[in-house]
Amino acid sequence: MSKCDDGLMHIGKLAKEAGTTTRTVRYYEEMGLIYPECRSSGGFRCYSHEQLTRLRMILSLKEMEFDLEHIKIIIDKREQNKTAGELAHDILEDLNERLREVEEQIEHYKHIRKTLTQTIASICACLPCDL
Amino acid sequence: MSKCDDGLMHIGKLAKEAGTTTRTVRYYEEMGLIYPECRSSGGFRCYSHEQLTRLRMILSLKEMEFDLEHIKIIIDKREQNKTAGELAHDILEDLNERLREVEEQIEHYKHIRKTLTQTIASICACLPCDL
DNA sequence: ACCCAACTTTAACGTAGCGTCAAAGTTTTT
DNA sequence: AAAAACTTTGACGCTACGTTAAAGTTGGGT
Repeated sequence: MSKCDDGLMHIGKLAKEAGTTTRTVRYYEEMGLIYPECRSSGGFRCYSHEQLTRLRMILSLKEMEFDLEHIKIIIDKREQNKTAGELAHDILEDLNERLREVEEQIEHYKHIRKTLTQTIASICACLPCDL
Repeated sequence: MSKCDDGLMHIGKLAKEAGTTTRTVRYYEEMGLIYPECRSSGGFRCYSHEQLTRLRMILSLKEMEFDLEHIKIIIDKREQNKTAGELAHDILEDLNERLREVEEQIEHYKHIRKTLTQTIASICACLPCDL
């Protein structure tokens, strides 16, 4: 029988279940994104399934490349007294803004691609034979 | 008559001409990318037009988002004993590799865009009315 | 010759998001 | 009880500079 029973898990299991590392979980805690439900008598962090769900949400947002500060703002909204409609509306705004940023990134890299292909072309043009 | 004559310039002018900052120039020196031709009696860095050209090259490569370590490798090749053909060939390889990376970035952000639009769509679908 | 503004010097901390030790303690397995 | 496996806090490392800070230099005007 573990000291961390009742479906509670230590940080290693939590991280593995969510597909990340213990270092990341601790860093998120440092940033105020997630906390253990309790500590074992020896000081180990114990997490419930709720925290796992929360961690997975954070990681989903990170896949969309929100920065942690922004992720904190977004998930904090869930804890605030809002109606489902308000919440959905707020989050839609965040997602749409991020969408615009991502589209800018795409354009940005397309611009770089253009510069690169032009540079490559002009160097090729200077080459005497076709090496 | 300045102590830094003969078309030599101090770091501020160099940076401004190249469209960057003195901090950046000093950092590049720290990284081994560029050095002043000499120092004034008081210790000021003095640069010639050659260095300006070199700095502009570095900045061009940075626009293509090569990292500094890679830029160092590329511009160091120019100082090595290579024929023009070899040099062009080598640089073309670097540019092509970077081009592939940039195309990966484009795909990467397109993937994120897809995730975002899908998430947005599914949230919209859950909304009762059209707020 | 002296002053002052504008410039430069080195040094050092701060940024984001962890990775990667290290040394010491805890939990679990044998 | 010993050993293996896990966890703890703490701290430095990474990229490419931005941003002070304190002190020295330069160049021009008077």
